[in-house]
Amino acid sequence: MTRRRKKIDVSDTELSILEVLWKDGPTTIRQVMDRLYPKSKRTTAAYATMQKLLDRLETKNCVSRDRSLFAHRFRARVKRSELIDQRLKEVADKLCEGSLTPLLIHLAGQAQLSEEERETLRKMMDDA
Amino acid sequence: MTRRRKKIDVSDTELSILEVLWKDGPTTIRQVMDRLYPKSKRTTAAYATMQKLLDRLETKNCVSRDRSLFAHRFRARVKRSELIDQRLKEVADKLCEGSLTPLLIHLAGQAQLSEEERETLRKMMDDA
DNA sequence: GAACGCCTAAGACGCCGTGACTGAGGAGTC
DNA sequence: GACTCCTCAGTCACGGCGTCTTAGGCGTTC
Repeated sequence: MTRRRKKIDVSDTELSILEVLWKDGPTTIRQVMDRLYPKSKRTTAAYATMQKLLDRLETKNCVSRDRSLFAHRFRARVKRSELIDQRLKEVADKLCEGSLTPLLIHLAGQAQLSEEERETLRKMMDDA
Repeated sequence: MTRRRKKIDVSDTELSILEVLWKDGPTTIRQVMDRLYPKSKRTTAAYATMQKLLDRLETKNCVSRDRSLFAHRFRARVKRSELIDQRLKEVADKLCEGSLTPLLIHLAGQAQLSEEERETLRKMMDDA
């Protein structure tokens, strides 16, 4: 029962921040706050929480910080697709001996696909 | 009334236990121990740890316990495919607005597929 | 029947990720 | 100088997880 080495993961709250950064581009802490919690009062505490969350995202290399301005600008450093990738690999590693194929088969039976999507996939099967 | 299964949160260690149960069927704590850590000494502590892990798996409804024998027999109550399902949905919910389709497209471009698998998928695209 | 091994059951402990919060101090504006 | 908004460095509480201790039941062996 050896302890597992820690892996870089993004919590749900952190993810919601990334959503803002993906959408809005370079953003200050205040702006993220107003975007995520427009109704809440502008307390120091809430602000500091956001600060801490962004700090942690920075140490996880998920976010970069432009310190040239008084209020730092944050921007996402990971793409959504990278996160998807990482999480799918994680599922594959833990439940399918690392192979993505079972996931693919699994999804093919479940996802509701339009005719266009079906066609796209057929093509993808033919290429490669 | 469609009853929705609660979110199953299974840690890596718990997952390794499920692997044993999936493979071996009804199993005692001792047997799981010997299967997972054949080299380790049979200390009381290690045994109790396994006990606790199985306890928690039981409260999570991932495992059922046959108490009719002196040494209880445990068996898996979730299938691997259910876990895969759940985790994929989770990724979809958090990163793709709940849609499985992006995951499918994503995987189709990444997974290394044999010709048979490709054919299987082609058929799946045609049916349904 | 005492000793020993294997089992159940219940609780406690430490680590750590996470979100919430405090306080000191710098920069800008009035 | 007072005020506001910011940075930065901590602290705190809570929960999940793996670990471990302790108490006691059952069965076998000497």
